[in-house]
Amino acid sequence: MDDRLDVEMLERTELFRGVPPDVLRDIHTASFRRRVNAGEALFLQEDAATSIYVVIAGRLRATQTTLDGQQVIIRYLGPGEVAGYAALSGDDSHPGAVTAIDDSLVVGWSASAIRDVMSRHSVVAINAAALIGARYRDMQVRLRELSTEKVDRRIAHTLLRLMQQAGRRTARGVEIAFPLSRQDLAEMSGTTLHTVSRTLSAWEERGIVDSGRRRVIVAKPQLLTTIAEEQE
Amino acid sequence: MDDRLDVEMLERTELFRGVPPDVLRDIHTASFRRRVNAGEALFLQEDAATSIYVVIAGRLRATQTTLDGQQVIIRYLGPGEVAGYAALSGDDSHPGAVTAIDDSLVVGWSASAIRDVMSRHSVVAINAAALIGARYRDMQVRLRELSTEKVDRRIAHTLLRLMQQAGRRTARGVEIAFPLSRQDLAEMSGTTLHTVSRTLSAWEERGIVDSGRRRVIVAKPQLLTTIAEEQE
DNA sequence: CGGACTTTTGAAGTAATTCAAGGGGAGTGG
DNA sequence: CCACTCCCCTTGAATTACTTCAAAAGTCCG
Repeated sequence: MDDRLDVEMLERTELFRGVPPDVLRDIHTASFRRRVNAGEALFLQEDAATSIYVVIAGRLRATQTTLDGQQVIIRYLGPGEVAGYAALSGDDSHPGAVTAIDDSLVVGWSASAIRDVMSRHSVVAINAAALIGARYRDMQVRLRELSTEKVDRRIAHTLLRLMQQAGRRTARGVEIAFPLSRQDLAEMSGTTLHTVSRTLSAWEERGIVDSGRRRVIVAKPQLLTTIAEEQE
Repeated sequence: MDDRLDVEMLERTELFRGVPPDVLRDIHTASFRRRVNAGEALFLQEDAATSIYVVIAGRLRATQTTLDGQQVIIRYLGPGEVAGYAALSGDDSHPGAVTAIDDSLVVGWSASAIRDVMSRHSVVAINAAALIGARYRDMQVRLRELSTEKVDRRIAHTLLRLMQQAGRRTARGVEIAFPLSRQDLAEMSGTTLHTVSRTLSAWEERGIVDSGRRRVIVAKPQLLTTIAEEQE
């Protein structure tokens, strides 16, 4: 609708940061908009990577699912972030699925269009490398946590990461700004919802968190950090 | 020494694939060579990401270490591959260490030099995005395995990956082409050397593998695949 | 107010770690 | 060439952290 608004928005995304406005307008011309309702998939695992998207509004999450249906949450995506990086890095299919958890609006480009943009404007390609690099780094850290830490530390780390990414200060502490079930936390921490539930209950008693149905508030971030960091 | 040789070599690396020869010569001019002996570190975790390297010969490995000294092996690097991607993606420090496991030869560039190359030649930036993307994808898979699979399947997957990456056909089966201890396998599979030892012993009895001191030969890759894939 | 999710908590079970000890191979130095 | 030493590997036994199984209690929404 309001194209100027979209161009201004693009300017602030991780992929198009530092791109001159006139170029940005060209880039915007080649884009298409897409609305994704909560619960709807932007694309599925193994889908052909025909497009790449930038989130304008809303929230989505990237997951990987095993043959027998077990899921792992790779990450949550908010405004300004890229979904479907496979089209950026030249892979032909998406390694995971991306699903909206709130009603969302995304801007997309065909793989060939974005590849064209990248080769004509190296800033974009450099941004792409930077953004995938940041995710790769995150994954390395998570892999190390998963390999070496016990569950409660892993859950603590998961919560701390979520706080950083989507924390909202409230009177009772820092609230994770989107619905987050025990199951979700389990799929991010490599455990079961039961263990998450027990762990949160224990923390609740110590006043560290304040949680309910699909809702988590971290009341004492400091203590959570202590748990995340403690030796053995 | 023989510069022509190096340029030809660069042509075949993941980072400089598709770059015109004359540009490649320029790129080569800005590079420096470095020899790394087995056991020596190319760089350490948290080191400033001042340089980026391309492996010419030898083998190295990338690790992440926790405060209390536990290690995770991120990946092994062979000829043509990039070490120290942080300088590519604009991070200021290396998230992990890279150490030579055989005497190795690498070619390096300063972070500013490679950034200059990337902005002047978008192919290189695009290659960088592709290469980091491939690693990110690998990590997603490993994360999922670590979260959802039991140890023996994880060890099987690790071996299969190593076979693909560094397998050498021999009379007795496919041999992993570099020294690989139980501890190494444990650090790649998220378990302990004891569990790896027990698991390999069991497989040895079934004739699936043939292993010894820092040496693994997969005699029956098919059976290993079955184990890696089996439900539950 | 019904019904579908989500969460909680106990109890049983188990996979894998930890602890512990010993064995074997490869290289080194006498 | 043999003995010594350092790694690396193996294997049993004990322990435990976590999962699985099971049931019940909340909580939200239409």
